[in-house]
Amino acid sequence: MLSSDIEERPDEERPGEGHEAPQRSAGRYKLPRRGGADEAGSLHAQWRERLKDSLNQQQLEAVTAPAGPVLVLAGAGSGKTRVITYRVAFLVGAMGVRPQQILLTTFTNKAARSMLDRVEQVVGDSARAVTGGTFHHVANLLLRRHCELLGYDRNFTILDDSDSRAVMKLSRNEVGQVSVEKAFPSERLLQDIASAVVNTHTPLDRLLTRRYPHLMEFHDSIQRVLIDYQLRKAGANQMDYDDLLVNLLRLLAPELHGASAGLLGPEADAPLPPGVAQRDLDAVRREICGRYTHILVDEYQDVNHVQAEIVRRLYLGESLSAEPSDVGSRKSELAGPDSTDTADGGFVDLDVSASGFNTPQLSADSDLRPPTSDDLRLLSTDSTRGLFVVGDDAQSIYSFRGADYNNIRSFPDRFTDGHVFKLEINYRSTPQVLELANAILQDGDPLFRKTLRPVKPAGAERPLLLACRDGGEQAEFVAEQILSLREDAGLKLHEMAVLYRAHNNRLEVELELTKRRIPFVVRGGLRFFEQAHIKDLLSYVVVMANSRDEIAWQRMLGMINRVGPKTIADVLVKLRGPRGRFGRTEDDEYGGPLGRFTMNGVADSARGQAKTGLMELRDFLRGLRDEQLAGTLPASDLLRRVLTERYHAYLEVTYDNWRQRLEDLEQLIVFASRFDSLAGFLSEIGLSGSFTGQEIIDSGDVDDPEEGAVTLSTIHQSKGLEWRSVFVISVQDDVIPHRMTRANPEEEDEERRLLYVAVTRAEEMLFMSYPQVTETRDFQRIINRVSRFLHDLPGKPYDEAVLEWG
DNA sequence: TACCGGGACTTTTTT
DNA sequence: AGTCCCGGTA
Repeated sequence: MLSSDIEERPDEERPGEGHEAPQRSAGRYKLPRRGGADEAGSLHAQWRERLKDSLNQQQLEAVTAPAGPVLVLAGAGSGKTRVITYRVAFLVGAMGVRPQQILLTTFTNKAARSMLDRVEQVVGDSARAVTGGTFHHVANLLLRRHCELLGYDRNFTILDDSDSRAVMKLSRNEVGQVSVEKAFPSERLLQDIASAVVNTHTPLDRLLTRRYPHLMEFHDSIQRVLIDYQLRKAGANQMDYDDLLVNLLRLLAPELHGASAGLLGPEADAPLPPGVAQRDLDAVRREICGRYTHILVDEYQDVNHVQAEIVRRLYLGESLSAEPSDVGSRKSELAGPDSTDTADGGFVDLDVSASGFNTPQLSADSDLRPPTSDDLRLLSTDSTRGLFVVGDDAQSIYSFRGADYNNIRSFPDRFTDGHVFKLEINYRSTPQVLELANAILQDGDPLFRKTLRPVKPAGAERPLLLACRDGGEQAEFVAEQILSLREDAGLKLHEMAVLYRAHNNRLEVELELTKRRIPFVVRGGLRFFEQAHIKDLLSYVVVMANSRDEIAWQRMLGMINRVGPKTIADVLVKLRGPRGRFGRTEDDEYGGPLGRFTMNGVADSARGQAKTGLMELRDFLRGLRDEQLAGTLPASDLLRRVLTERYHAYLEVTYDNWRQRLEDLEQLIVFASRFDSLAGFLSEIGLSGSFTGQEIIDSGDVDDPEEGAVTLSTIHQSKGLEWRSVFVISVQDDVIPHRMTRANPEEEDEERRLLYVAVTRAEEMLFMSYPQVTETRDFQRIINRVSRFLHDLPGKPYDEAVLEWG
């Protein structure tokens, strides 16, 4: 069996090692280049031989590339997943890398899971020790261990989009009294700004000038709001999605002290907690980098600045020196346009020895184990490190959240000792589909042009563009066509998908499918965990887990009759520790906000009905807390108690569709029962990419037996997926490219790539359609034109038709 | 004074 | 489905 081979394989036989030691010099890591030919007889060669059956030549070269930096430019449908999967298998099987040394980041958790399942089939059970998931997942994992060094409690809560908007609202109100009357940016916009500052590593003034010039007059107030937002989250022991990334980077980059990476000025960046020294951070950094010696990144074109820097630090981490601690503040001040590119940024050699390697104790419930003696040996004797990134700049579609395709473009310059491989053979689609896809790119920015070469035989038809009368007719067409594909062409429902630019494009199709009883699953839209009743129930549990979470308190208190914003504010003030903000739990003699609330003097200070309600809540929480302190109550039991003893009654009187919602809550409890720690459950929820309760329960492994269901998805969500037959609906101007991008050519070109992504999802059949007329809310009729991306494509690589019923 | 219910408006894409 | 604003009510 192969996996036992690996375990027993002595290190000195690892190919390419021992003959010629890798060389380090300032900032460069050189590795002797190895081909496959002179390796006859080695494990490496055996694996090459073995992989030949499963991979084409290009793929094989990429998979069996030497360690060090590797970039695989993989066109749509060219076997990217395959390559990354086999690379993991190859690292473990042929290069003797221990699975726990491998870190695999993918765009969704589902992708990571399915890749690792496949690796497991090739390599054996040991593959389970690979750490895999989204950047946010990995960050969460590492921060649960180490966040105390950054001033957080381990039970920090993760703010989802709506939570962080709620926090932003508080900050906005706090600061905004003066400016609110004017057209001061909404919470929503402020969120976007805060996120862009961090993810593109751009100082506020520069960001405003470039992207929101009309907001320049509010610069100072915005800055104050953002600083308040930053401090408020930290005070409440919360991290939003960006904080997860930035704080992970702080663990890896000793010179970045603040949670805003210095971008909002020293005010926003709390100093390290007392007692934490630079060398503690250094130790953690070395531990993390020592553990993960091989980093694999999927969809690299969609990483943002912070993620790219995380990747770089992980890969080079231990060869970066610990810079003197005062450098941080100096760097922060300098942080400007030019500091975004730190690729060559002055790191010097560090003596990589295991001596002085400080290993904090890790608990066993985590994926993270303390480095074993083997890990340490590897660190000292085996300096082979790997960075394997895979992506396609033609499919970069996430710049709105800070992704920057320049990261993939500049990879060869950043890592000059690396290798680049290109995969251009498309296995997915028919030549007709590819002809259209190529043409769409050909018409846009030359930098993104790609030519995919088909291997599939020609399909029966070219892609079809259908002009429908209106949205209703478009929906009818989709439904009818789905039925006829099922009956005449024998397609299963799960082999078809309907893709659209924005969620509201979906409604009519959804209606029509429902009417005809065609089963479908929706990806995207309202997230399961963001629905009111789910958040209501969770708020109790969040308060139990992190009683400093202001947002959860707000929500929980708000459910009490006759308690509104005013009463909530009063209570929250009383819950605060002596220092104004929600103090750290352990230095608070009252046991934090929860402790205060369960004592006399808080709940009973209100009057009237509010008082009664607050007292009831107090008694309930008292009981819950005592029980939780007595023995650890699993998350599911906790939820069950809240539901039966408290929330059920509220649910029934609040929502008319409470039956349905109750079912959701039951599902939630089932889901919760899979977790043994409350914190684990809550962070999974915060980070989950799953969208319906059912999907969460199934967690993707139950594929509907035969028929399945049609998939409805945004184009963004469809990335990386494929179907035999694909419908792209509402392909009119102002939808794709979206109206919002009209002013900005770069954004518009991203829309083009979005259409490219949509088209390349199709294996055999592609139907595009648009309504010729749409109605606005105020009954104005809009005449639509087909998307300019399709309008005058040279050679018209699709058939055009007007719908006729027959 | 604080809270509540009804009506208008919102949404580009996501971890 | 959620949020904001407004006028009515405890």
